[in-house]
Amino acid sequence: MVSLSPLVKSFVSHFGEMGSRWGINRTVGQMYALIFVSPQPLNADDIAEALEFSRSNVSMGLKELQAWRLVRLLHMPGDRREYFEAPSDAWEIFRTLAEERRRREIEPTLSMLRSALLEPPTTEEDRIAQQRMKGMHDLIELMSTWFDDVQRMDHKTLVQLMKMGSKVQRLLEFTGKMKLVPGGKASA
Amino acid sequence: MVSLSPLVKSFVSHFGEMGSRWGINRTVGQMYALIFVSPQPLNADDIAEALEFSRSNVSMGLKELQAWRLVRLLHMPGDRREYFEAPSDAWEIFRTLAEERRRREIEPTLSMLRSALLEPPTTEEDRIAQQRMKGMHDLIELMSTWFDDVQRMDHKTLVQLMKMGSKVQRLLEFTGKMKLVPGGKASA
DNA sequence: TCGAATTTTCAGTAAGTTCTGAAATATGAT
DNA sequence: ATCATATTTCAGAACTTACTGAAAATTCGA
Repeated sequence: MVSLSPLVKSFVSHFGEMGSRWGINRTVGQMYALIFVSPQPLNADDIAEALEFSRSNVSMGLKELQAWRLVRLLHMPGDRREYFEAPSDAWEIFRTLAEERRRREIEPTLSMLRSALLEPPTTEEDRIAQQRMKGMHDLIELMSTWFDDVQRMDHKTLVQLMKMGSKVQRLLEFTGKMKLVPGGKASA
Repeated sequence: MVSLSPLVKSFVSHFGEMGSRWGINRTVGQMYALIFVSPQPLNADDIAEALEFSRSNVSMGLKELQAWRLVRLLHMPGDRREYFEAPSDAWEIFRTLAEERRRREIEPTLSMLRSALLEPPTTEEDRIAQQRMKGMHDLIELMSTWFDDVQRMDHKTLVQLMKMGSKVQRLLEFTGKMKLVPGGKASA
């Protein structure tokens, strides 16, 4: 793979831009995109050559992608070099990203909020501030738990559920009214 | 509000850090946090003074927050200065953020992917690349539509649904089996 | 219309980050 | 152990982004 097809090129460069809007830097985003679309696992030299980055930049980037658990390290028989591949299933990628962001951003935010909420407010200003922080805390926690929960669901069902969209609401109203849920705590 | 309480200070500085992990810069994140917890609307001078930023930095930051629709501009009777406030309802904030990110990041990505998928693949490599892009496209689109849909749901129901978490699955299985859904396309 | 108050713009600088090449380190085959 | 191959580290250069102060523009009251 000495030179990239236009198709891959545009995908890679779009990902670079997108990466830089999130926490990930441009070149790391490009490296990931390249690994993602590549039919075979790639080694650091492949990547450096294809994207024309320095070998050391690739080394750093791969470290970061591993830290995000977005790529998997593997070895090819009879080859000492390290090869990398990315899961090709989009759901799996999404799940990994969500877990990492949760660990890095959500959890620290929740704990900051929790400790702020424990302080007894000394002024009216602080009381109001805490009230708003509480609202934020509760929403984040709700979403967090929900996400946890849903993540454990079977894939097919999840897709089915998402495709239903807001029709779930009707389902919920219906069963709620009828008290039909067998042995469940469905109606909150 | 000449000096910030420790409570507000830690909230503000945490938000600065978090902001910088997303696309938003540190000072803009802090400005937002300050406006969010403030009991009254604030003007640019209040913010510059409280956070010790230059007046012009505050002006730029407020522009950005307005572009994200995270703050609302308003006027106080008998005062020419512009005041800003943030919605205090966490759901509303979340919705706004999601909409903006959708517009800025998701939509462009979807359209890049769509046009990449229209190209007839010339090599086996491109064929495989497209296959993976398709998986990514479909997931993003599914989530996007779902989100759209769900956003339109009534608040209470949404919370109820989220609290149920994966228990919806049982509900779904049950009604699916019983063919109970009245006039709906619930069973995919 | 003028002028004070307020906000915005923008060029320059400061600060921060990314990237490189060279050197150091590690690994594994012989 | 030695050597060749592969990977990592790191200081500094290059680049990017953020921030400031000064000046310009806008707004509104008198």
